[in-house]
Amino acid sequence: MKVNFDDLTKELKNKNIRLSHQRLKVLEFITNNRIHPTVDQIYSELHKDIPTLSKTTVYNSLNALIDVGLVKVITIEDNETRYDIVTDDHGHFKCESCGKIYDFEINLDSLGSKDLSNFKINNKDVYFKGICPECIKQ
Amino acid sequence: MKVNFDDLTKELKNKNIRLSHQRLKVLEFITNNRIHPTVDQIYSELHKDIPTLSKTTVYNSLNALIDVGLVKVITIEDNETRYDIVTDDHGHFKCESCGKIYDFEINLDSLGSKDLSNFKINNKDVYFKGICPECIKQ
DNA sequence: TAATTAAGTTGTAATCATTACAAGTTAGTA
DNA sequence: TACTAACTTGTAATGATTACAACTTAATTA
Repeated sequence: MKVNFDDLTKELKNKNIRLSHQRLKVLEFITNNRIHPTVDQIYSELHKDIPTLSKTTVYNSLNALIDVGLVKVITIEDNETRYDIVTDDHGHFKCESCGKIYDFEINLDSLGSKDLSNFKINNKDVYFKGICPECIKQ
Repeated sequence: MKVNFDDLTKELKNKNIRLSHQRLKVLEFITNNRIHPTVDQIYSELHKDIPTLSKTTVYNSLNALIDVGLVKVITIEDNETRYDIVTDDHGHFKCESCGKIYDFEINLDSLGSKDLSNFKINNKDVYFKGICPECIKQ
């Protein structure tokens, strides 16, 4: 899922979505901090730079970015919504000990099932859980 | 992930968990209605049989059943928690049009990544989204 | 069988994440 | 420069889940 900037601009026009200062900052944070942050993490960090920032704006910005396909939701855990920049295919591994989420390479194209031959698949998510090497050491 | 009843009984003893009437009813409902129900669906249906049932009990029962490994949470959507009986490996497909969740066969054992060679994997979830054949027809 | 005791159920209240809304602000466009 | 639609912000509302305390159930022991 690579981003094409022509398509993106068109998509933004189509949906009458502006890439405002706040939205760009949210996008920048998610892009530069590949930690699959929660809303609170994003808010806390950006609030330092933009003191007037409200949490509602973080929610709005994220939803706008999701609408245009730049960001996606990670629902690996049912009680904490996390966000990730849309990049090439990868799965998510959550360590049940330290809580950290790792990306791992996986070929989603090859992932299918005969049961879905008549289904239109728009999206594939792969979530693993377990213990990460750091936590195994201890 | 087949259920072994000896192990189950031992597990129940270990954790001091009783398979009470309400819990059995919740387990029975999830087993007999493979619709990946929400808490509200379970509550509404069982409430007809058990008028005194409270929603808290449904939550408690589900969490107890999750503890002993009979039930698992499906977090395919970030705003609706669903529950599924633990059976053989399968993925979940959610139709973005009608909202229905389908099971599909998938070999999770063969699903891995070189990036996870030093990780201990306890759990694998595969979530797809798209349009189901019923909705494509329309 | 009766008494004991720990686990389970229930209803209410509290909590927490997310959304709705209205007033003020910003930024494209004529 | 003025207009207009989109955006931001703070507060209030909503809704799902959990905490808690009183009561009930059921397994265990005498």
